[in-house]
Amino acid sequence: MSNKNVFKLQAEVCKALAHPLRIEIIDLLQEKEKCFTDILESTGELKSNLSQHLSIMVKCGILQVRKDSRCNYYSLSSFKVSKACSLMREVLIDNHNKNKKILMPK
Amino acid sequence: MSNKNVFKLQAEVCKALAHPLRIEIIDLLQEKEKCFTDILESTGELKSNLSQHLSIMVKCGILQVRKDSRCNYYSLSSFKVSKACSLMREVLIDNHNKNKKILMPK
DNA sequence: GTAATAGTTTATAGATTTATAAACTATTAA
DNA sequence: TTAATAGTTTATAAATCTATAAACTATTAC
Repeated sequence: MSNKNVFKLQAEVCKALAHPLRIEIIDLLQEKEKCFTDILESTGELKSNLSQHLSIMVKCGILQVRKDSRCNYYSLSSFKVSKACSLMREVLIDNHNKNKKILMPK
Repeated sequence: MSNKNVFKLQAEVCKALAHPLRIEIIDLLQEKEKCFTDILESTGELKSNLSQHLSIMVKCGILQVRKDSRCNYYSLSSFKVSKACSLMREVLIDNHNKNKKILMPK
């Protein structure tokens, strides 16, 4: 596979993380799987909107679904996803601190 | 800061990674800073397009610029950015292998 | 001063993403 | 069988993103 193709696929994984609700969902699923209705209640979204966002995340492979007859359970497909997210949160916090230092030195 | 606000800021960092060219740029800057013209040559983009993408990355804090009189040098603001990227590349590869296994078991 | 180099900025058309609403499907419970 | 629960799918308008082109700015070299 060419480099350009790898970059494209990798960008697609990033894109699946590039939305506040989707970050929130990853945060919610940190510890253990949760069913659709629980996620719906935690996030306070419209069910159709939530369903679409979950489907984006499943399609790109960062979430997994387990369906039983009464509920759909969503979980992170890998701890790496949540690790990558934490790193990006750290980048965010580092930048915030850096800016604070520039704006109010000492 | 509320959780929802953190999620939003974090999604903005992810969004800055969510483009093939921007992933390629991060890849290029892995080892050391590079000047605009070098990045232009490596990527083969239009200069106006490249300039816009670099500006997005600087604005959200994942890249830094150092300007001398003849050239603008871009570098990663933190190793964490590149680490997050590697993790996402791993997620991608893991998924790819998982799918292969499903399509052609054993 | 003039031309060349090294970019940035602005405008814009087309593509993609997003939120909402409405319709739909599948299972469970009465 | 009917109603309720648990979602998914589809349509669509608005917002955002992207690539390109053209104009612009700043520095260097002659």
